[in-house]
Amino acid sequence: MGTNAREDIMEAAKKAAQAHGYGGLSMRDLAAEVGIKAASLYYHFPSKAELATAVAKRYWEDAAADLEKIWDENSDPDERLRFFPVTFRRALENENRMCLCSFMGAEYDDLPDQVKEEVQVFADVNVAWLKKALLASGTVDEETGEARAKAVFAAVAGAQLMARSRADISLYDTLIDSYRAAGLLPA
Amino acid sequence: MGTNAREDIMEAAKKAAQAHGYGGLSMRDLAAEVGIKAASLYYHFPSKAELATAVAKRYWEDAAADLEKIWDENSDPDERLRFFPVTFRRALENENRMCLCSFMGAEYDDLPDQVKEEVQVFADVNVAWLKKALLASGTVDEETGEARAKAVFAAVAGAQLMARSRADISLYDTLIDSYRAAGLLPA
DNA sequence: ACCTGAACACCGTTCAAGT
DNA sequence: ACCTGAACACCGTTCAAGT
Repeated sequence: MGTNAREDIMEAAKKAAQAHGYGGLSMRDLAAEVGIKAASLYYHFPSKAELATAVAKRYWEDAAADLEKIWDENSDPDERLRFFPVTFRRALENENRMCLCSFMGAEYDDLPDQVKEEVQVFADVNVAWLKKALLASGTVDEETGEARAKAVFAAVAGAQLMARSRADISLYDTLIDSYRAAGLLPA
Repeated sequence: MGTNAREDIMEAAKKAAQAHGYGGLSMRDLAAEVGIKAASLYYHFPSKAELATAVAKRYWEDAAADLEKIWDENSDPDERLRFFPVTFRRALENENRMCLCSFMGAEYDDLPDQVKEEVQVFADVNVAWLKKALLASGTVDEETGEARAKAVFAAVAGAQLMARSRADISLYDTLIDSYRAAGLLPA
């Protein structure tokens, strides 16, 4: 598609992994998508594991950048938190895809170690941002902030998973609203 | 292992699918686990799809029975709700496995239709029980009960997913505690 | 009734060979 | 520098054949 094969491969691999996971990511299909032969992929990436590592790494880097943007563009603490679920909604909007790292979290047993690490960093990045935002909003105190940040992350990931399993994005919205009504997130 | 091959196959398939998903369920490995050849599996089940359908169906039937038991053995509404996360904890206790239907929910795009249906019934059964329990406990009113039941289900599934992705069962407990502290579940 | 070996079209991966 | 065809050991599945 683009002019940079390595870039095209990573982009196509990201989309495929968000729909089919690491195990379901087919090197042959991926190559066809990019317009080269499967063997050619191995010129750009030494293995499927290395490709997935690069993709997962950039996935959390992009997520970190998005979160920074939300932070900088909003000064009201509750407003920042209101935007968090939007980033997870975007995957569903994109042909019912899901978070790469949630899918790969499920595939834990079959994941190469380096991929596992990048997947965990994604969660770390999100939890750190949430903790910062929750503390700033006064939703939690210093002592419970970490646990609450993890809880919000897990709950939002769970909402995305459930909505995907029904291909129903309105269910995602219902779930997030219900989290707010229950007090997990500021209303 | 047992005396009933069909039973052994379903049990082994359930455990494998809880660890590797539908896509990661290998008919050859499964056959080896049961002590027969891969081709022999097709005497008992016409296809991988049919096997997975049977497994997923019994999975929600067993879950429904477990939930009924919790209901009958406890009369205090909050006490019943306190037991709900225990059923999802059990999978993690069992060698860091996860809910068959959460894993298959992620695999939505690659799931045969019949399997998809059974996966959805699992969620339906859990949500129906939760709604009943939440209404009985007075946590919610008739109007918000359905959404709240779905929210609890999604959040607990998300907690299990996050804990699995770190192979850390204490993280699961932390998350459930935090849900309670936030007000999603009765403390 | 229950199981099997051999075959089919797939898969990720390797590698020597092409331009 | 970038790509490829052919081969390897895998996979789910089929089927004719065994007991």
